[in-house]
Amino acid sequence: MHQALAILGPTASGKSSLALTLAQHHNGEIVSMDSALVYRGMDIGTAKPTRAEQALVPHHLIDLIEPAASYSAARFVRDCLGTCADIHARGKLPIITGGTMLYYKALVDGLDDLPESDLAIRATIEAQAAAQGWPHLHAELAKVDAPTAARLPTTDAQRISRALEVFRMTGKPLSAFFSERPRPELPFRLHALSLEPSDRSVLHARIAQRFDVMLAAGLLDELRALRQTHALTPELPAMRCVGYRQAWQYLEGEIDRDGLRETGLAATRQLAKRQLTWLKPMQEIERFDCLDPQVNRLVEHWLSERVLQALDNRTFSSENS
RNA sequence: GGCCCGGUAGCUCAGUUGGUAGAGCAGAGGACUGAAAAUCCUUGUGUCGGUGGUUCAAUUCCGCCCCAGGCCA
Repeated sequence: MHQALAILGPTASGKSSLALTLAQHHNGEIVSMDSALVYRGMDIGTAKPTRAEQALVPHHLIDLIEPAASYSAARFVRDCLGTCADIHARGKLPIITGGTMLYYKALVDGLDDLPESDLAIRATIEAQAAAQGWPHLHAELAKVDAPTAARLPTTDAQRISRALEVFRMTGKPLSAFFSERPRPELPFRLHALSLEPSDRSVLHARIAQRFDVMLAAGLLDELRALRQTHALTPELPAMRCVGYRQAWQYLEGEIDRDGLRETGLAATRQLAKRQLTWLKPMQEIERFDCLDPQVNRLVEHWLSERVLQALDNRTFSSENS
Protein backbone atom coordinates (compact mmCIF):
# COMPACT_ATOMS: atom_id res chain seq x y z
CA MET A 1 0.00 0.00 0.00
CA HIS A 2 1.33 3.42 -0.94
CA GLN A 3 1.62 6.21 1.58
CA ALA A 4 0.90 9.90 1.47
CA LEU A 5 1.16 12.76 3.91
CA ALA A 6 -1.30 15.56 4.35
CA ILE A 7 -0.34 18.83 6.02
CA LEU A 8 -3.32 20.90 7.11
CA GLY A 9 -3.57 24.13 9.04
CA PRO A 10 -4.78 27.71 8.96
CA THR A 11 -3.22 30.37 6.83
CA ALA A 12 0.23 31.54 8.00
CA SER A 13 0.79 28.44 10.12
CA GLY A 14 3.89 27.37 8.20
CA LYS A 15 2.46 24.52 6.15
CA SER A 16 4.42 25.30 2.99
CA SER A 17 7.72 25.59 4.73
CA LEU A 18 7.19 22.32 6.60
CA ALA A 19 6.13 20.61 3.40
CA LEU A 20 9.27 21.79 1.65
CA THR A 21 11.50 20.46 4.41
CA LEU A 22 9.74 17.12 4.59
CA ALA A 23 9.75 16.73 0.83
CA GLN A 24 13.49 17.31 0.72
CA HIS A 25 14.19 14.86 3.53
CA HIS A 26 11.87 12.10 2.44
CA ASN A 27 11.93 12.07 -1.33
CA GLY A 28 8.61 13.85 -1.59
CA GLU A 29 6.64 15.95 -4.03
CA ILE A 30 4.18 18.58 -2.92
CA VAL A 31 0.53 18.48 -3.95
CA SER A 32 -1.15 21.80 -3.24
CA MET A 33 -4.59 21.58 -1.66
CA ASP A 34 -5.44 25.24 -1.96
CA SER A 35 -8.28 26.86 -3.83
CA ALA A 36 -6.33 30.08 -4.35
CA LEU A 37 -3.01 28.69 -5.56
CA VAL A 38 -4.70 27.32 -8.66
CA TYR A 39 -4.89 30.79 -10.20
CA ARG A 40 -2.13 31.79 -12.55
CA GLY A 41 -0.74 35.25 -11.91
CA MET A 42 -2.01 35.44 -8.35
CA ASP A 43 1.26 34.93 -6.55
CA ILE A 44 1.79 37.60 -3.93
CA GLY A 45 -1.58 37.61 -2.21
CA THR A 46 -1.83 33.83 -2.13
CA ALA A 47 1.66 33.40 -0.66
CA LYS A 48 2.35 31.02 -3.51
CA PRO A 49 5.62 29.08 -3.21
CA THR A 50 8.28 31.01 -5.09
CA ARG A 51 10.00 29.85 -8.25
CA ALA A 52 13.06 29.01 -6.17
CA GLU A 53 11.02 26.92 -3.78
CA GLN A 54 9.25 25.19 -6.63
CA ALA A 55 12.64 24.42 -8.15
CA LEU A 56 13.78 22.65 -4.99
CA VAL A 57 10.87 20.23 -4.93
CA PRO A 58 8.23 19.46 -7.56
CA HIS A 59 4.93 21.22 -6.78
CA HIS A 60 1.58 20.22 -8.24
CA LEU A 61 -1.90 21.72 -8.61
CA ILE A 62 -0.55 25.25 -8.69
CA ASP A 63 -1.24 27.67 -11.60
CA LEU A 64 -3.88 25.44 -13.14
CA ILE A 65 -6.36 28.06 -14.39
CA GLU A 66 -6.73 31.72 -15.29
CA PRO A 67 -8.24 34.04 -12.68
CA ALA A 68 -11.45 34.39 -14.68
CA ALA A 69 -12.02 30.64 -14.57
CA SER A 70 -13.18 28.55 -11.67
CA TYR A 71 -12.12 25.35 -10.01
CA SER A 72 -14.00 22.98 -7.74
CA ALA A 73 -13.71 20.49 -4.92
CA ALA A 74 -14.61 17.64 -7.25
CA ARG A 75 -11.95 18.65 -9.68
CA PHE A 76 -9.46 18.84 -6.84
CA VAL A 77 -10.22 15.28 -5.83
CA ARG A 78 -9.68 14.04 -9.38
CA ASP A 79 -6.52 16.09 -9.85
CA CYS A 80 -5.14 15.12 -6.48
CA LEU A 81 -5.70 11.40 -6.95
CA GLY A 82 -4.21 11.52 -10.42
CA THR A 83 -1.20 13.48 -9.26
CA CYS A 84 -0.59 11.19 -6.30
CA ALA A 85 -0.72 8.16 -8.61
CA ASP A 86 1.94 9.75 -10.82
CA ILE A 87 4.13 10.55 -7.83
CA HIS A 88 3.80 7.02 -6.52
CA ALA A 89 4.71 5.71 -9.95
CA ARG A 90 7.95 7.68 -9.60
CA GLY A 91 8.55 5.98 -6.27
CA LYS A 92 8.12 9.21 -4.38
CA LEU A 93 5.99 10.44 -1.49
CA PRO A 94 3.04 12.79 -2.11
CA ILE A 95 2.77 15.53 0.48
CA ILE A 96 -0.69 17.03 0.18
CA THR A 97 -0.44 20.51 1.63
CA GLY A 98 -2.98 23.26 2.03
CA GLY A 99 -5.69 25.01 3.91
CA THR A 100 -8.77 24.40 1.80
CA MET A 101 -10.54 22.12 4.20
CA LEU A 102 -13.51 21.42 1.94
CA TYR A 103 -11.05 19.89 -0.51
CA TYR A 104 -9.59 17.72 2.23
CA LYS A 105 -13.04 16.62 3.33
CA ALA A 106 -13.99 15.86 -0.25
CA LEU A 107 -10.84 13.80 -0.63
CA VAL A 108 -11.26 11.70 2.50
CA ASP A 109 -15.07 11.59 2.80
CA GLY A 110 -15.89 11.62 -0.88
CA LEU A 111 -18.58 13.51 -2.75
CA ASP A 112 -21.95 12.31 -3.92
CA ASP A 113 -22.57 12.08 -7.62
CA LEU A 114 -23.82 15.62 -8.19
CA PRO A 115 -23.92 17.49 -11.47
CA GLU A 116 -21.21 20.01 -12.17
CA SER A 117 -22.05 23.66 -11.83
CA ASP A 118 -23.66 25.33 -14.82
CA LEU A 119 -22.73 28.98 -15.27
CA ALA A 120 -25.76 29.79 -17.42
CA ILE A 121 -28.23 28.44 -14.87
CA ARG A 122 -26.30 30.11 -12.12
CA ALA A 123 -26.57 33.45 -13.93
CA THR A 124 -30.32 32.98 -14.35
CA ILE A 125 -30.73 32.29 -10.65
CA GLU A 126 -28.57 35.27 -9.81
CA ALA A 127 -30.73 37.54 -11.95
CA GLN A 128 -33.87 36.16 -10.38
CA ALA A 129 -32.45 36.80 -6.93
CA ALA A 130 -31.61 40.38 -7.85
CA ALA A 131 -35.21 40.92 -8.89
CA GLN A 132 -37.08 38.95 -6.24
CA GLY A 133 -34.68 38.48 -3.36
CA TRP A 134 -33.18 35.31 -1.93
CA PRO A 135 -36.06 34.61 0.45
CA HIS A 136 -38.29 34.21 -2.60
CA LEU A 137 -35.87 31.70 -4.12
CA HIS A 138 -35.65 29.94 -0.78
CA ALA A 139 -39.44 29.57 -0.85
CA GLU A 140 -39.22 28.22 -4.38
CA LEU A 141 -36.61 25.72 -3.23
CA ALA A 142 -38.87 24.64 -0.37
CA LYS A 143 -41.47 23.53 -2.93
CA VAL A 144 -39.08 21.16 -4.71
CA ASP A 145 -36.56 20.28 -2.01
CA ALA A 146 -38.00 20.70 1.45
CA PRO A 147 -35.11 19.04 3.32
CA THR A 148 -32.51 21.35 1.80
CA ALA A 149 -34.68 24.44 2.26
CA ALA A 150 -35.23 23.47 5.88
CA ARG A 151 -31.53 23.32 6.63
CA LEU A 152 -30.62 26.54 4.83
CA PRO A 153 -31.30 30.05 6.12
CA THR A 154 -33.07 32.25 3.59
CA THR A 155 -29.91 34.33 3.54
CA ASP A 156 -27.48 31.67 2.36
CA ALA A 157 -27.43 32.82 -1.23
CA GLN A 158 -24.71 30.51 -2.39
CA ARG A 159 -26.25 27.28 -1.13
CA ILE A 160 -29.78 28.20 -2.17
CA SER A 161 -28.40 28.92 -5.62
CA ARG A 162 -26.58 25.61 -5.79
CA ALA A 163 -29.61 23.62 -4.63
CA LEU A 164 -31.86 25.27 -7.21
CA GLU A 165 -29.22 24.79 -9.87
CA VAL A 166 -29.07 21.07 -9.17
CA PHE A 167 -32.83 20.78 -9.31
CA ARG A 168 -33.17 22.72 -12.55
CA MET A 169 -30.43 20.69 -14.19
CA THR A 170 -31.61 17.26 -13.15
CA GLY A 171 -35.21 17.57 -12.02
CA LYS A 172 -34.06 15.93 -8.80
CA PRO A 173 -33.65 17.71 -5.47
CA LEU A 174 -30.15 18.11 -4.13
CA SER A 175 -31.13 16.20 -1.00
CA ALA A 176 -31.99 13.16 -3.14
CA PHE A 177 -28.38 12.95 -4.27
CA PHE A 178 -27.06 12.72 -0.73
CA SER A 179 -26.52 9.24 0.53
CA GLU A 180 -25.20 7.40 3.52
CA ARG A 181 -22.02 5.85 2.30
CA PRO A 182 -18.77 4.66 3.77
CA ARG A 183 -15.64 6.73 3.34
CA PRO A 184 -14.16 5.99 -0.04
CA GLU A 185 -11.08 3.79 -0.14
CA LEU A 186 -8.12 5.92 -1.08
CA PRO A 187 -5.50 4.18 -3.18
CA PHE A 188 -2.89 5.02 -0.54
CA ARG A 189 -2.58 5.23 3.21
CA LEU A 190 -2.96 8.89 4.16
CA HIS A 191 -1.23 10.25 7.25
CA ALA A 192 -2.63 13.65 8.12
CA LEU A 193 -1.15 16.23 10.45
CA SER A 194 -2.19 19.75 11.26
CA LEU A 195 -0.34 22.86 12.35
CA GLU A 196 -2.46 24.82 14.82
CA PRO A 197 -1.51 27.77 17.01
CA SER A 198 -1.51 27.29 20.78
CA ASP A 199 -2.15 31.04 20.98
CA ARG A 200 -4.42 32.58 18.35
CA SER A 201 -3.16 36.11 18.97
CA VAL A 202 0.35 35.10 17.95
CA LEU A 203 -1.01 33.72 14.69
CA HIS A 204 -2.80 37.05 14.23
CA ALA A 205 0.51 38.85 14.62
CA ARG A 206 2.07 36.57 12.01
CA ILE A 207 -0.82 37.27 9.69
CA ALA A 208 -0.30 41.00 10.08
CA GLN A 209 3.39 40.72 9.40
CA ARG A 210 2.78 38.64 6.30
CA PHE A 211 0.08 40.94 4.95
CA ASP A 212 2.41 43.92 5.28
CA VAL A 213 5.05 41.98 3.38
CA MET A 214 2.50 41.25 0.64
CA LEU A 215 1.66 44.94 0.33
CA ALA A 216 5.32 45.86 0.22
CA ALA A 217 5.94 43.15 -2.37
CA GLY A 218 3.43 44.74 -4.73
CA LEU A 219 0.08 43.06 -4.17
CA LEU A 220 -1.66 46.13 -5.59
CA ASP A 221 0.56 46.18 -8.67
CA GLU A 222 -0.07 42.51 -9.22
CA LEU A 223 -3.81 43.07 -9.20
CA ARG A 224 -3.53 46.16 -11.43
CA ALA A 225 -1.64 44.11 -13.98
CA LEU A 226 -4.16 41.27 -13.81
CA ARG A 227 -7.01 43.69 -14.38
CA GLN A 228 -5.30 45.00 -17.50
CA THR A 229 -4.77 41.60 -19.04
CA HIS A 230 -7.89 39.71 -17.95
CA ALA A 231 -11.61 40.38 -18.03
CA LEU A 232 -12.08 40.34 -14.29
CA THR A 233 -15.07 41.23 -12.14
CA PRO A 234 -15.30 41.41 -8.35
CA GLU A 235 -17.79 38.52 -8.30
CA LEU A 236 -15.29 36.01 -9.63
CA PRO A 237 -14.11 33.42 -7.12
CA ALA A 238 -10.54 34.56 -7.74
CA MET A 239 -11.37 38.15 -6.95
CA ARG A 240 -13.10 37.14 -3.75
CA CYS A 241 -9.87 35.69 -2.39
CA VAL A 242 -8.64 37.22 0.82
CA GLY A 243 -6.47 40.22 0.07
CA TYR A 244 -7.52 40.48 -3.56
CA ARG A 245 -11.08 41.43 -2.67
CA GLN A 246 -9.81 44.25 -0.45
CA ALA A 247 -7.15 45.29 -2.96
CA TRP A 248 -9.90 45.49 -5.57
CA GLN A 249 -11.92 47.78 -3.29
CA TYR A 250 -8.87 49.96 -2.80
CA LEU A 251 -8.28 50.26 -6.54
CA GLU A 252 -11.94 51.20 -6.94
CA GLY A 253 -11.52 53.91 -4.32
CA GLU A 254 -14.00 52.30 -1.95
CA ILE A 255 -11.50 52.09 0.89
CA ASP A 256 -8.28 53.90 1.70
CA ARG A 257 -4.89 52.46 2.49
CA ASP A 258 -5.67 52.02 6.19
CA GLY A 259 -8.98 50.42 5.31
CA LEU A 260 -7.22 48.05 2.95
CA ARG A 261 -4.87 46.91 5.68
CA GLU A 262 -7.57 46.69 8.32
CA THR A 263 -10.14 44.80 6.27
CA GLY A 264 -7.51 42.63 4.62
CA LEU A 265 -6.17 41.57 7.99
CA ALA A 266 -9.63 40.94 9.39
CA ALA A 267 -10.55 38.80 6.39
CA THR A 268 -7.37 36.77 6.82
CA ARG A 269 -8.01 36.25 10.52
CA GLN A 270 -11.56 35.16 9.77
CA LEU A 271 -10.26 32.72 7.19
CA ALA A 272 -7.88 31.26 9.76
CA LYS A 273 -10.72 30.90 12.24
CA ARG A 274 -12.91 29.04 9.73
CA GLN A 275 -10.03 26.75 8.87
CA LEU A 276 -9.57 25.96 12.56
CA THR A 277 -13.29 25.24 12.90
CA TRP A 278 -12.93 22.54 10.24
CA LEU A 279 -9.92 21.10 12.01
CA LYS A 280 -11.32 20.91 15.54
CA PRO A 281 -13.61 17.88 15.18
CA MET A 282 -11.26 15.90 12.96
CA GLN A 283 -10.22 12.75 14.77
CA GLU A 284 -7.72 11.25 12.38
CA ILE A 285 -5.15 14.04 12.31
CA GLU A 286 -2.01 14.42 14.37
CA ARG A 287 -1.85 17.95 15.79
CA PHE A 288 1.25 20.08 16.22
CA ASP A 289 1.67 23.57 17.62
CA CYS A 290 2.79 25.76 14.74
CA LEU A 291 4.19 28.29 17.24
CA ASP A 292 6.60 25.78 18.73
CA PRO A 293 10.09 26.55 17.38
CA GLN A 294 10.76 22.82 17.50
CA VAL A 295 7.75 21.94 15.39
CA ASN A 296 9.73 20.60 12.44
CA ARG A 297 11.73 18.34 14.73
CA LEU A 298 8.58 17.10 16.45
CA VAL A 299 6.98 16.31 13.12
CA GLU A 300 10.09 14.45 12.01
CA HIS A 301 9.98 12.46 15.21
CA TRP A 302 6.33 11.56 14.66
CA LEU A 303 7.12 10.58 11.10
CA SER A 304 9.99 8.38 12.14
CA GLU A 305 7.82 6.54 14.64
CA ARG A 306 4.52 6.33 12.84
CA VAL A 307 5.10 6.74 9.16
CA LEU A 308 8.66 6.29 8.03
CA GLN A 309 8.67 2.68 9.09
CA ALA A 310 5.95 2.12 6.55
CA LEU A 311 7.70 4.35 4.02
CA ASP A 312 10.89 2.33 4.35
CA ASN A 313 8.96 -0.89 3.90
CA ARG A 314 7.53 0.56 0.75
CA THR A 315 10.94 1.57 -0.47
CA PHE A 316 12.26 -1.95 -0.14
CA SER A 317 9.20 -3.70 -1.43
CA SER A 318 8.23 -3.95 -5.05
CA GLU A 319 6.09 -1.28 -6.64
CA ASN A 320 3.09 -3.48 -7.24
CA SER A 321 1.03 -2.73 -4.16
C1' G B 1 -4.77 82.23 28.82
C1' G B 2 -10.21 82.77 26.72
C1' C B 3 -14.09 80.51 23.85
C1' C B 4 -16.17 76.21 21.25
C1' C B 5 -16.72 70.90 20.65
C1' G B 6 -15.85 66.17 22.31
C1' G B 7 -14.42 62.07 26.13
C1' U B 8 -20.02 55.82 26.26
C1' A B 9 -17.92 48.15 24.32
C1' G B 10 -11.16 46.52 21.49
C1' C B 11 -12.43 50.62 17.28
C1' U B 12 -16.08 54.28 15.04
C1' C B 13 -20.25 56.23 17.06
C1' A B 14 -25.77 56.46 18.63
C1' G B 15 -28.62 57.18 22.97
C1' U B 16 -30.84 57.89 27.79
C1' U B 17 -37.05 64.65 27.99
C1' G B 18 -32.92 61.76 35.14
C1' G B 19 -34.82 55.13 36.54
C1' U B 20 -27.06 52.35 35.33
C1' A B 21 -27.22 51.73 27.62
C1' G B 22 -27.08 49.78 21.77
C1' A B 23 -25.60 49.74 16.47
C1' G B 24 -21.76 48.84 12.76
C1' C B 25 -16.95 46.92 12.59
C1' A B 26 -13.40 43.87 15.24
C1' G B 27 -13.17 39.52 18.42
C1' A B 28 -15.31 34.60 19.95
C1' G B 29 -18.25 30.00 18.90
C1' G B 30 -20.60 27.18 14.98
C1' A B 31 -22.37 25.31 10.01
C1' C B 32 -20.30 23.59 5.49
C1' U B 33 -21.29 17.95 -0.81
C1' G B 34 -18.52 20.73 -8.11
C1' A B 35 -17.74 29.12 -6.13
C1' A B 36 -15.02 27.16 -0.19
C1' A B 37 -9.45 32.39 0.72
C1' A B 38 -16.64 31.16 -0.76
C1' U B 39 -21.43 31.54 1.64
C1' C B 40 -24.01 31.79 6.08
C1' C B 41 -25.74 31.29 11.55
C1' U B 42 -25.10 32.61 16.83
C1' U B 43 -22.82 35.90 20.28
C1' G B 44 -22.77 42.91 23.17
C1' U B 45 -21.77 44.48 31.49
C1' G B 46 -19.14 48.55 29.51
C1' U B 47 -15.78 52.26 36.70
C1' C B 48 -21.07 55.86 30.03
C1' G B 49 -13.14 60.49 31.63
C1' G B 50 -12.50 61.91 37.23
C1' U B 51 -14.58 64.22 41.34
C1' G B 52 -18.07 67.11 44.17
C1' G B 53 -23.28 68.97 44.13
C1' U B 54 -28.78 68.82 43.23
C1' U B 55 -32.19 64.50 43.51
C1' C B 56 -35.65 58.98 46.21
C1' A B 57 -32.37 58.05 41.92
C1' A B 58 -27.00 61.09 37.87
C1' U B 59 -23.99 58.11 32.45
C1' U B 60 -27.93 62.01 31.62
C1' C B 61 -28.67 68.41 35.05
C1' C B 62 -24.91 71.89 37.56
C1' G B 63 -19.68 73.14 39.46
C1' C B 64 -14.59 72.05 39.35
C1' C B 65 -10.57 69.04 37.46
C1' C B 66 -8.07 65.90 33.72
C1' C B 67 -7.47 64.49 28.51
C1' A B 68 -8.13 65.21 22.98
C1' G B 69 -9.41 68.43 18.85
C1' G B 70 -10.71 73.33 16.80
C1' C B 71 -10.93 78.73 16.91
C1' C B 72 -9.23 83.35 19.14
C1' A B 73 -5.32 85.81 21.70
